[in-house]
Amino acid sequence: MIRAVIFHLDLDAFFASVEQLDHPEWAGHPVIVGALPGHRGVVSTCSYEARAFGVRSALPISKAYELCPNGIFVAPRMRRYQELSRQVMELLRQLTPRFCQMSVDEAYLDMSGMENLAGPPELQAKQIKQQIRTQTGLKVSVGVASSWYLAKIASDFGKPDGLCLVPEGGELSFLDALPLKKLHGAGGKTRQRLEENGFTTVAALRALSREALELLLGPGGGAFVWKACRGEVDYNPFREARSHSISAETTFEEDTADHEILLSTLQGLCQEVAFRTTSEGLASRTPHLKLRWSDFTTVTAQVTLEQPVATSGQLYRLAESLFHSRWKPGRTVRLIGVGLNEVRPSEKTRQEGLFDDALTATLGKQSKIEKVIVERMKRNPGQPGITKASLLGKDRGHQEK
DNA sequence: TCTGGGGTCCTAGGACCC
DNA sequence: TCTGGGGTCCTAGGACCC
Repeated sequence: MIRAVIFHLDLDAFFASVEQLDHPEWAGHPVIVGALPGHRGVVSTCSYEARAFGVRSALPISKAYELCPNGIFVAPRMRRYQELSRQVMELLRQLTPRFCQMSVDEAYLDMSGMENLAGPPELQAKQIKQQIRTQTGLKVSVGVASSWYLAKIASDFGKPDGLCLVPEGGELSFLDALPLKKLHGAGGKTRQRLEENGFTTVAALRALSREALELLLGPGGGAFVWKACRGEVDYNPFREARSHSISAETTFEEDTADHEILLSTLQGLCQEVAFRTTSEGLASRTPHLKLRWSDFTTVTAQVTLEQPVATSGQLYRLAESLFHSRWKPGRTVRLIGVGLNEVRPSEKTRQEGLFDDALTATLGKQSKIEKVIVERMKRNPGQPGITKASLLGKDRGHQEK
């Protein structure tokens, strides 16, 4: 049997690198992409020069500004990043049919059995890095290992511009050299729990029995960490997702308890979600609402309908009633969001009975109007929100009940 | 420091059915 | 009147990732 050779590629500080590419005068300077100082928000990506000041992804922008007041703060330009991302992904797609894009800046390649054709993995990886560099100007870090899980960890190991190969048989010693925070999938909460109990290295975790880990982290988390510290997470990016969701949310610049502002914001979000869903030919019968109060606690509400939501107007009416099931007059809201769960291709979801009463007939008509608008917008680039959903994976189709 | 927005996956409890 | 066990669906919330 051929040994699996998996590559994981991760574009370094992607958004910030694109900004430096497009603004050569920013090269060598701390560039911070995200919310702008004075606004609510966090750092999306920052250049390595900014990291030297302690700035990192997800840091509140106010804190980033404090750490790096002379940094170059810019708002994300997703369209531009997606354009460059497409170039890189197209290039990678040529290398093997076993290609899987994970996000705007990440992809897996299954290069098993390619050695005779393309040379040893290390050489292949160097060539890919060089090719991306030449054609786009971007730096990429590559991890090569015998599994998807370890390749992902390896690509992070040598960043930036890294190339890390986990040799066959060297999997455990590779893991032992890592701090706990590099164990992908075990995040802050899990790590805290482990460290509180005195486990600070991967090797220490491996000394624990599965039962002990399950006792500490619960059955799911324990089993995951038990596998992860052995490099045996049976992760496969080609596994099709069971369902999708499409959502939109917004955080107010200032918390608000104003009923009218909340509802008009909700209405805009409903239009956006309905537009993105319809334009992809998708539908869902499970709308959900999300509210985050000023104290950052979050509540959600959802409902499952007999038939898919047909129009943005219907989505809004449903979202409004979910909102009122959670709304506490006077309590200030930080964030409001709406979405659709279990989104599927609309032909499959749409049942025969949709048009069998006057109300749904009206909705059906309105839905047709929306589709016309969608088609016009597609022909008319410059409208927001079309490209993003194209990154969504394929749907598996729904189970018969 | 005061914490975005878009997602996926998992868990746990209740309703309901056989 | 009390009560089994398995399965599925639904809802709410939380961990985690980019």
